[in-house]
Amino acid sequence: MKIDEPQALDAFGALSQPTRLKMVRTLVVAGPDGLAAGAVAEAVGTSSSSASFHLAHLERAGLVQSRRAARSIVYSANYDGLAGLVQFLMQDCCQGRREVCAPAAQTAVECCA
Amino acid sequence: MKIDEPQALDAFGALSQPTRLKMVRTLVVAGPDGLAAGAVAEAVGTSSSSASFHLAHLERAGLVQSRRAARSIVYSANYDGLAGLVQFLMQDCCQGRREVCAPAAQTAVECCA
DNA sequence: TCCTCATTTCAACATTCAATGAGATATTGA
DNA sequence: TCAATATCTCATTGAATGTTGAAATGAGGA
Repeated sequence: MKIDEPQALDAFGALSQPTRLKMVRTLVVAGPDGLAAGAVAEAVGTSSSSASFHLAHLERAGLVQSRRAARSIVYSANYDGLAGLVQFLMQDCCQGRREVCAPAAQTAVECCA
Repeated sequence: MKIDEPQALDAFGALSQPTRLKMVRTLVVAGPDGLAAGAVAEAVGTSSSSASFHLAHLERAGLVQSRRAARSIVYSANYDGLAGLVQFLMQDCCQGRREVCAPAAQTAVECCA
């Protein structure tokens, strides 16, 4: 997924907050099935109100997505959006230079091999 | 360069501001020789005072570095720090999943080939 | 030394952001 | 329909952030 600058700014802002970074981590680990909002709140140790606020921020930034399941609203990581952010960062930083992309590519190979 | 969570939070915060993102772009394009603080300010269209504030933020976050050259202070992109941030994002998001790393690796290959 | 240029620092102000708690909304099951 | 559950929305408060202009610092040249 290709993202534009305003969305990248929003995504970076979303990841710059400890609670939200922890939420992304939690949801990435949880996998495509995701977790209900209440479960995310409990996992990161915050109130349901605060969790709702942060999850909305993350969804607006395109880093997570939500669906209703019975009474719960289930959030899951938006792998596509995360990949888009990595791509934005690398394309932005790699304009004619290998210094950034090369180590990044190395990491990608190592962790996905 | 491997970065820890507090530094990643700071780096994401640094990139979530339009002026600072533009500064990073400018300095990445400028290459290792960098640009004087005043030149960066002019390039992104802000005052010297505001530029100083944002450049300090970027340096604290490990995304740029500075050195004195005669009367000027020359800033340049910290490619190592930028690579570290990409790695943090991928390792954080790739825990057992290929969905993020695979497209990122593809980007790395394409843009650095 | 004195002057000038480049940059940083400081203080004041406006804006934005995060946490909290109360109330509203939506869904399910009795 | 009513009650219970899960989540969201809203208003308030305090903290953090960004902007501005003036003053201070530091280096180089006459």
